[in-house]
Parts: sequence; C-alpha cells; structure tokens
Amino acid sequence: MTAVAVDVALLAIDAGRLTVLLVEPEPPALAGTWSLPGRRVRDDESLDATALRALGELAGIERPTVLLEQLRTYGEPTRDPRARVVSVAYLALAGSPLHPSPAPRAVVADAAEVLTWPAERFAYDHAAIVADAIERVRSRLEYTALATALLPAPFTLGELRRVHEAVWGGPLDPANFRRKVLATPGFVVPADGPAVAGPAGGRPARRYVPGGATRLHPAMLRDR
Amino acid sequence: MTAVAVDVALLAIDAGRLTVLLVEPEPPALAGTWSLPGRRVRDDESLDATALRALGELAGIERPTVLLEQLRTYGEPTRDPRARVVSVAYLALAGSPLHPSPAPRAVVADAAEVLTWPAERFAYDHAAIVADAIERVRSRLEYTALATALLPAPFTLGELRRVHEAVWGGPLDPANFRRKVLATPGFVVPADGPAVAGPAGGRPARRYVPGGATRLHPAMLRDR
DNA sequence: CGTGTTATGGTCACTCTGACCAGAACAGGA
DNA sequence: TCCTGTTCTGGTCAGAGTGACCATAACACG
Repeated sequence: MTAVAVDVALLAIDAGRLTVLLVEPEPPALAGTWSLPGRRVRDDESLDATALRALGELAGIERPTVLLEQLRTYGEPTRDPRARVVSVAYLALAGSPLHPSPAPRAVVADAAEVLTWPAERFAYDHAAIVADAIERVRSRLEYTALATALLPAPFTLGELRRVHEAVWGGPLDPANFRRKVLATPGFVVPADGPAVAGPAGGRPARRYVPGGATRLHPAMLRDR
Repeated sequence: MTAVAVDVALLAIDAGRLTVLLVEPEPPALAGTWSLPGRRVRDDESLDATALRALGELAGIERPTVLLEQLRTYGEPTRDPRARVVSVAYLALAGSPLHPSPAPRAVVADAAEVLTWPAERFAYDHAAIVADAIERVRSRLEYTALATALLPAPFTLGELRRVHEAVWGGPLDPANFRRKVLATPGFVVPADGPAVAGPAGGRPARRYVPGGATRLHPAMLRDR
C-alpha cells in the first residue's frame, strides 16, 4: 500500500540572504544527509494541516507562515527505497528569520549555497524539492506583492529591494526598482513618520507599508 | 489508510473550440454527474504511468499526448465521502481532436461551456480540477510554443491564431498576432510548398512548421 | 466582374524598460 | 568645519514591445 506524506520547504529572508530550513532524516540509514521536514498524512487531516504539523514537530516552528502553498507531488516508485511513499511537497515562507528548536536537529542554510550541493547530500529526492521551492519563490516575486510580507512594516524601498536581490541573487538598479515599485498600483503606500537612514548611513529613506495588492500589474520581471 | 489516485483532464482543440474529456463515474451513487478519468496508483507504478493508464482504460485513448504534466494534488479529507483518497490531478493535451471509445461512456465537452456548469454537476471536486486545467493551458500558451504542437504541421498563421482564440476565448487581431509570432525567435519557421486558402476562401496563406523553441521570448501575453 | 473573405505589410502613439546621470541628505572622520 | 562615503531620489534618453488601425494583395464564388 502506498503511503502519503507531506514535505515542506520553509524559506525566509535572513540578513539579506534567502535561507531554507533543513532537518536530519529520522531513519538511521540516512545519517549524514539533510532533508526537509515531512510527516505522514493522518486519515482525518488536510494536506495543509500536515505541512504545519511537520514544521511544528520537527523544527519547533509554530508561527503561522506568510505563504503556504503546494509545489508538486513526487511519486516515483523508487524515491524512498524502504517503501512506496507519495510525497506532496509544500512551499512555506516565513515573515522573519527562522529560529528552529535545536532539540530535533534542524539548521538554517543559505539557499544559494544549498543549490550547489550534489543531490547525494540530501535524503530521498529532496534536492529537487528544494530547487523547485526556490524557483517558485523567485517566480512569485515577479507577479505578486509577496516581498512586502517578508519584511516588518514599515520598510524602506532599499530594504524591499534587498529582498528581491536576495531571492533573485543579483544586484538591481535602485532608481529603476524604485520607479517600478511606485508605478505599480497597490504595491506599497507611504507611511507617515520620519525618514530613517540605514546601518551604512546614507540619505534617510522614506518608509512604506504594504499596499494591499496581491497581484502586480505590471509585473516586476527579473532578468533571464 | 489513505489511498492515492490520479485524475486526468485531457484537453484538445476540435473545430476551433477547446474541449475536455469527461467520463461517467463508476460508483452508482454518483450517476448523473460527470467526472475526469481517474485510477488508483499501483504500488510499482509512477504517477505519470497511472495517468496514461486512466486515459486508456476509461476512454480508450492510447495515443501519446502532446503534454502531460501535474496540476496539483487535491487532498481534503472529505472530498470523497466513501474513503480518504488523495488525488494527484494531471493536465494532458492531445494534438488532434478526441475520439474516445464509447464503451465506457465518455464524452467530449466544450471547455468554455463546462466552466459555466455548477459544481454539483461534477463528481467529487472535479469541477475545480477542470477549471485549474483550463487555466493552466491558457497560461502555457502565453509562455511556451505549445500551440504549434496542437496543430498538424504545416499550418498557417491563421490556424495558429485560431488555436489561441479557442483557448483564450476571444478574438485576436490577425496583423498583430502575425507580427508577434514572427518576431519571436524559434516559434515558427516557413515551410516550403505552396500557399493555400482556408475553407472560407480568402487570400492563400503561407504555411509554417514548429520552430523548435519551447519557451517564448518575448511572451505572447493575453489581455486580462 | 464585382463582392466577400482572409492574409500580409505598414503606421502611429503609447507604455515599459535598462542604462545612466546628478543632486539631496545623512554619518563619520580628518 | 570640511571632506568623503553612502544611500536615496528624481530625472533623461534610446530602444523594445504593444494595441488600434488602415490599406493592399490574393484568392473563391456568384
């Protein structure tokens, strides 16, 4: 009989970098590899609920996430050599840096670095899941106002730009980024309150709050 | 124990319209509703293989499809009142009009019309799956050269345009469509051979064959 | 030989974009 | 105080892409 599991790739922005949460696999045979938190689906439990339970039980993360959506389902008969397990992969995004409980060993890794790891460093096919998750976030940033939810409000346009730079992995022109953000209706709205300079000095920047829009028109396309 | 199934939305272009394949559900309690062809996943079978088997066993369709990709997985505990079934939904596209075997009752329905049906006319949550499938095809047509695979080669730009019109559900400007297609590298290449007029007469049109590109740059965005 | 139909080629104004420049407004050190 | 480094903010400019639209070409048919 084939079993159903849910694996979750939880990403966050931390110190200007995109990070991913990894845990040690439970089977002793897989020691030395990393995996995503995952749990079997209970009979009376929705897939979303299983995803949240996996984050809580395996990493001690109980906070609601900014985004929780399905990635795709991995069902190759040989993906788990011990038994037939069909896994529904989820993407989760946290609105602030992660602090997993150290009890069940969990770590926060740099996403760009993890992408360079060989697949053998992961348990099962979790290398593919991680890659899919990162690509999905990169795509979501183009068409949605997701970046504003990954920052504590209010924020400056420089902080918002550094979120995009962290996810997309390259520098963006500050002036052009500003023009596009302000030209997109509902992306951000100015917050009252004083302008404030960043940790590196510079001219103090005006602060903004999320503008209520979810889909961006026009989109913020990254270079390809 | 929760079971795993695959449901397939098979779409095709037929006489200038987008169509979807529907079958009668097997449980007698669901008589009077329509469903997508679906099968339980066997222990040694990949999800893709299950999707193809469902099309063969329930509609007699054995031809390889132009596209076969996962949509998403539907796993609400109550989606099947008889048992817990997690269903991996697939989108399949055929390169020519469908001719299902009539033995297990299968029909080809107009996709635009099916979208207006109330959800009760479908078994399970298949109304949502059909809607997701149609939206996926509409999106694929924007970013990929998929339309060239839905036509027998060689084809005219008018025929290619009518594929886009059928999927997107609205008229397109022939001159602008032509300009965009020809400006996109690798979308189509001219075929040698004579120009030919369509069934309604008019100036004979040059014929083209698929150009090898899969992703389109720039994209062919529909209006929203 | 006109009429209807479709294909093809072109114009025009408008939007969006990347590359780039320059000044504004701060912090901190000389 | 003055200079330097930094970031923010506003602007220009050329080029690509687009929708709306027009005109002509090339057939079939009555």
